[in-house]
Amino acid sequence: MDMDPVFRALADPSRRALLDRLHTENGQTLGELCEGLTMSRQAVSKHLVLLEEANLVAVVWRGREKLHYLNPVPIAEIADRWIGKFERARVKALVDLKRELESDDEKA
Amino acid sequence: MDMDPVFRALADPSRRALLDRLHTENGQTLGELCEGLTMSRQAVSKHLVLLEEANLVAVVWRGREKLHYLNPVPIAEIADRWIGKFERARVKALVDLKRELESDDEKA
DNA sequence: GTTATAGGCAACTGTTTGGTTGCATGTCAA
DNA sequence: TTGACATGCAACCAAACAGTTGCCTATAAC
Repeated sequence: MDMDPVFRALADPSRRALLDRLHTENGQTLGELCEGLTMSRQAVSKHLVLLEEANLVAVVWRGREKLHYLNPVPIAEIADRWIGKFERARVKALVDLKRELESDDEKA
Repeated sequence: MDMDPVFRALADPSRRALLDRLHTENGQTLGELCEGLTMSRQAVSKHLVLLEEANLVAVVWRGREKLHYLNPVPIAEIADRWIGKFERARVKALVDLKRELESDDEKA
């Protein structure tokens, strides 16, 4: 699985807001997702396309309505496979930095 | 804490690669981080600035050398405060989608 | 059938971004 | 002190991006 589209999709605040909206109420139509937003329907639609391509949103057509469903799996995979690696390094990094600063002090 | 700079910094593959390099070996200089890369030193330097601004990298000057240290804390915070929310919704979302698809079948 | 509704497609625009190059500055070493 | 080394600053460029507008298609409702 390529995580790059996921990272890129998550980089935009508008798209994260859309995920938040779906998190609050799943299965909304494009029109519903546009309500209360300042940008045009087209802008929202484009954002949703990127979210779909990142597999963060799944769609189901019902007649002329397109229902959008949050798919948290890619987010979970990022947490598992990518963030976990750095989380494990957390304490180590702080220790490294502390040691480096101390060796600086010795030189001063 | 504003997570937006973190998300934006993580959106670029080159910057994630730099974090990987620091994860492998912490406290590298700009010159060291440039080794083996195709892009110019300036390009790497700019990426590092963004990583610093996102607080993902901490720097320590030692003479004319700038040592770069990975700071995994913002990544951990994203995992805790943002991803956790969606992770909790994971099963719920799948159930929602399944129910919706089934109600579609009934209509067909 | 006609009309309103939900959404898609394509062209265009201003801004951001990732990258380059050239030059300037500060630090170590001979 | 002179030169080499490590980095920063500024201007510039092409491509990507977020957003708009106008028009087209398909479904639902009357």
